[in-house]
Amino acid sequence: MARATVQEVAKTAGVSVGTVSRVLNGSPAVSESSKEKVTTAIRQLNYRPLASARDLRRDRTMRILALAKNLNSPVISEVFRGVGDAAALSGYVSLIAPTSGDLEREQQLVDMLRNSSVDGLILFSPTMSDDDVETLAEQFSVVQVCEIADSEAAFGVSIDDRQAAFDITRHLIETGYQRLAMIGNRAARSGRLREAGFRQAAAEADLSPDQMLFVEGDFDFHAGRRLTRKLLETGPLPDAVFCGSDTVAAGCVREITDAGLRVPDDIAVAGFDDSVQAEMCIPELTTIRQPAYDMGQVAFESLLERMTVAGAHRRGRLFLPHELVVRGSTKA
Amino acid sequence: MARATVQEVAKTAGVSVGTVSRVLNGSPAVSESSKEKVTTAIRQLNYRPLASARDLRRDRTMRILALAKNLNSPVISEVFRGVGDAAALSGYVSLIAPTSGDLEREQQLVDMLRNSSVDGLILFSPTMSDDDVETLAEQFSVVQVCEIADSEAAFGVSIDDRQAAFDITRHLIETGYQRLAMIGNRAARSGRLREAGFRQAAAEADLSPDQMLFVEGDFDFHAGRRLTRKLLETGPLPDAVFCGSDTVAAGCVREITDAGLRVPDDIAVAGFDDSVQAEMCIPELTTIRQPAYDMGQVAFESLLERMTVAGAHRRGRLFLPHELVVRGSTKA
DNA sequence: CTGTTAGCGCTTTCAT
DNA sequence: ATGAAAGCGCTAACAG
Repeated sequence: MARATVQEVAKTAGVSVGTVSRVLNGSPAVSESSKEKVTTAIRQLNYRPLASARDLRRDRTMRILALAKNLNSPVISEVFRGVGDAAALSGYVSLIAPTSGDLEREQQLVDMLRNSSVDGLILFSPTMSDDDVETLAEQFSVVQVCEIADSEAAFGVSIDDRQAAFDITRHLIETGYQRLAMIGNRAARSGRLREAGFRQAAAEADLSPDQMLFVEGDFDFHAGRRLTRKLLETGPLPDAVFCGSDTVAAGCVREITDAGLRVPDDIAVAGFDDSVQAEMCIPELTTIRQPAYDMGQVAFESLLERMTVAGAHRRGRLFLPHELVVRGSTKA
Repeated sequence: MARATVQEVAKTAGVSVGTVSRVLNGSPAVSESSKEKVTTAIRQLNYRPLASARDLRRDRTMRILALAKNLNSPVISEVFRGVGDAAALSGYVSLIAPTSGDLEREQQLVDMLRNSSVDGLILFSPTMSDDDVETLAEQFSVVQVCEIADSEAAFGVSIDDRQAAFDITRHLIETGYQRLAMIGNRAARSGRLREAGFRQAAAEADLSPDQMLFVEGDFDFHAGRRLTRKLLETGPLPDAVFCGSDTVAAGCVREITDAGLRVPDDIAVAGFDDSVQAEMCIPELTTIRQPAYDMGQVAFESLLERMTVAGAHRRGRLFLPHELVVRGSTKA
């Protein structure tokens, strides 16, 4: 059975295509009897309006695209859950696509916005340049989330990473730790901001350079182990390590423990994100809670404004509050 | 600047729309000079073919949709990475959408297949009934992955969950464990199969019912802790616990450790999936490796066949090999 | 309230 | 090799 069209539904129902279309779109200007006939015909023919034809006429799709490098991070999946729920409330479908950090793949996906496969785009840490993002955001509806451009190339929603890192470092210092280390990630914008916050807190506490170690690499468990090993081997030993993510912190705790040292008695460890990893560690991690789900919701709502309000500003940023969560991986 | 159309490109290039279209689609029947003029005009006008118009004419989209309940599992994100890479190789874009276990949301997304927003669908544990999947698969290109219907409602790619659970349980028994417990999840099809494999291995080893405890619940860390606590409180104590996922096993190890018992000396623990969780545990988990990435690739290739080959069979299943990985959470 | 019709932007015959 | 024109399925403007 080939797919039915409005024409066939109209014929079956004994009305015109206009009436069918009106029923389809919930127009009030249809008699009860017509509506019923059309509804019956639709069911009978198992009819669905063809998306491409409808999109072509309406000049919108009611779909948005959310891009990220990968999906295996708790923060990303939670952000996108927020995006999806908010989108659904407004009748939009949100589609997700990982780029694998491949610029070509990213371009292909961004082209879905350019060719109107989707009405809007949410960008989580794009590979493309700020300039490209800016050009895109001038012409289309784009919102960045979590990893947002310093330059305000587009509209962005995030926590204040620098401040959050400052807060948790400050907490470590106030707790009495004096030889701090950080495991960071300069490849990510948020990573650089967290480093800045860490350094600022250390500087304000007048820590000398050798009281402030810094190593950096990827943000996964194995990198966390490797970088911690480097830290332990290099000496002098820090008494507290601030890690740029909970996953890295998990690797850090593991490596310290394996080296026969105790957390937090010999070395304290702090994470970032408050993902489930933080609770899986022994001891559980002191960390920064990111309101990931909320950020997703807010990101969609910002995008919606840009998609529907003519004069909506294309640039700017919105910071959501973060929260210090103190657990057993640092002393009280 | 409003978006350009083929018409405008044609006018700018001084050729007909037919020629523009031919250039766009790489038709060989275009002179070099025309091609150059068109290419120049396209760049000048920053032209992109409108997806909906193109899809309408071509009657295909070169996009597929991959559905899952959520994205926060290592297996799912790895499967979808495989899908995405394989799709890209064939010129398809793969879009991902979580349903949050909401049937209505799932219907809306499945409608993207019915209304030709996408050419094919990959289903990971749908909420809808086997009958609905079957009806869908008869009419459209659908492939299930990981959670596949016993009834062969559609074409499915997975490991043999029953066999894998049998293998790891058998390993525990051969290692010398005699009082087994399993933490399962009857809500998932794979969970029920793993339970069956566990019971079969236990039965073949003539374990008595009280040597074979079983509890079940969700497949997350906290559920793992809670169910393990139940196991420990209920007694008699098992000497080995097989968990239906690494995440649950992590919770299990944690709870056992917190109770002052040692893994594996007092109680051994085995997981399932060989996700990064397995390596994050102390001790690291004995588990079953699922070739998640490969399953994703194969799932896409199966889907591609169904989308492009007229007589492709709509039903059946394909099992990929699993592998027992022995680590410190069980004795050698 | 309903039917008729133009046309969204594109691809693809069919001529030439 | 190229242009002209039909038409994919739908919505919305217009006429009645």
